[in-house]
Amino acid sequence: MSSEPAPPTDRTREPLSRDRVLEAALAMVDVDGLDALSMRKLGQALGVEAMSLYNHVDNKDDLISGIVDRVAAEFTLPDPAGHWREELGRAATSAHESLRNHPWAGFLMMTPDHVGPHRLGFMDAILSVLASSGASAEMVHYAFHALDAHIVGTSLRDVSYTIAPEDEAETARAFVATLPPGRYPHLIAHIEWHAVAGEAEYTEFEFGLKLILDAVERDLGA
Amino acid sequence: MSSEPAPPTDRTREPLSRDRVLEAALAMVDVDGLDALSMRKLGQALGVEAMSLYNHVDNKDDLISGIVDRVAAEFTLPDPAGHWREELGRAATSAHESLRNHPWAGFLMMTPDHVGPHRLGFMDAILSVLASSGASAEMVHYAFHALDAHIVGTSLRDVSYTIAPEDEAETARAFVATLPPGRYPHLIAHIEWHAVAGEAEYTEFEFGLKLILDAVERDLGA
DNA sequence: ACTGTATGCTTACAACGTATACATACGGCG
DNA sequence: CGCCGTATGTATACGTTGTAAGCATACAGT
Repeated sequence: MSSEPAPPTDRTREPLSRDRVLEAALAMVDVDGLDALSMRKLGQALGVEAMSLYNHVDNKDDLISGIVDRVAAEFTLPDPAGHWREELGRAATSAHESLRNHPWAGFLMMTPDHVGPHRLGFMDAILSVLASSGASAEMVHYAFHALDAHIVGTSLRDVSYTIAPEDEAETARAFVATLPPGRYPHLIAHIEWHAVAGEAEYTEFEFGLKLILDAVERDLGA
Repeated sequence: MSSEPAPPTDRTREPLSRDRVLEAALAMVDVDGLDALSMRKLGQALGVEAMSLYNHVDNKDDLISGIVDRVAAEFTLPDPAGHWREELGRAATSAHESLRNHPWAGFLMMTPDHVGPHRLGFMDAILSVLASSGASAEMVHYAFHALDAHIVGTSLRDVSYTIAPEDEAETARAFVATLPPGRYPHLIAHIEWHAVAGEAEYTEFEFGLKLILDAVERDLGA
């Protein structure tokens, strides 16, 4: 009656599964970047030949869709019972943080090729809370798009340009040194601001988020 | 004394040059997308072997940097003599339009690997006009980042999800049909809104742009 | 006229995604 | 118990990619 799957002859390794493949792929990409993900290397990491992966994944694109949606699954959903503004802020911030933790993911989320169920669920939840705020249908629409673009856009920027805080001053100086002197004075001033004002009151993400949520709030009276 | 370059034996084809290579690459990418760009195909388009391109371009990455900066060169710079708000709006809108015309470019602009002189010049000009508005240094900083993320973020979204207006209703219906019924009610409502409200008063881009410029304007009194 | 330098071509290699064909080992059936 | 279809993993192979190395040619400056 042992109705369990029964390990396929215990002496051999545990079998592959879509989950195991995605997990390994995610780990690989988080460590070495998206370009380092190849079917052969992934197979190697799992102790298996590359072609074996195709038993659990349609192709590389499907694999990528899988790991992208795993990141989307991390996003904390807004609680429909809570206050709309708090909940939207929490959800957006959580998504932003996840995208910072998986620097490769934002890129893929920008394309319509990799929308999975978790991603759709997140969108739906955001829209739901926005609608429950009492704002006009127009405002719900625009705020949704603004939020979405802001989350992904800012995350991509952050991920690309963020460096370890202790290296910030030095890296900035090094970059400025590569520029033709005197040609981009305002840009250089901006970079130096970054180096100096290391600890800012708001992050750039919070600034934009506040703009959007304020706009929604102003709309409530209308 | 004919100090001109003198066509290198007229009977042979005109020689390659970095400009010609970049031009051909840009055309190729605009038509067939970034993935269709390969050194061999590009050589073929120029009537030349792939390896010949390396005489004018360091490697594929350098080639890509080159075409990205060509797009950045299209951005209309804000006029420091004009009114800051008009000029920023014009410049941002121009950049947004260029990125829509070259759907592949936004992606590349998100990474720090492909910043060329025109891109830097655009950034510098934006900062210059922002500073001239009289806003506080903090506001200049935040508004700059918000603008940058908004331009690129929104363009990427637009490029990925925009479809020919006449197909919009149909495409939307087709997409909705692929979703498990009843699971994403708000998302479906949102998509239907898109199909119905084809011609909106503002674009999503203009909505976000206004939010940012309004914030700058409010800061002027402070 | 001679010579270095710039340009282009040929060949070659390693890595990639994946189609195809095969081997094995399982669960359900008689 | 034995058979067999299905699920899983492997081996081999093809076409495409970026680009390193070596060679040919044709120019510009002496």
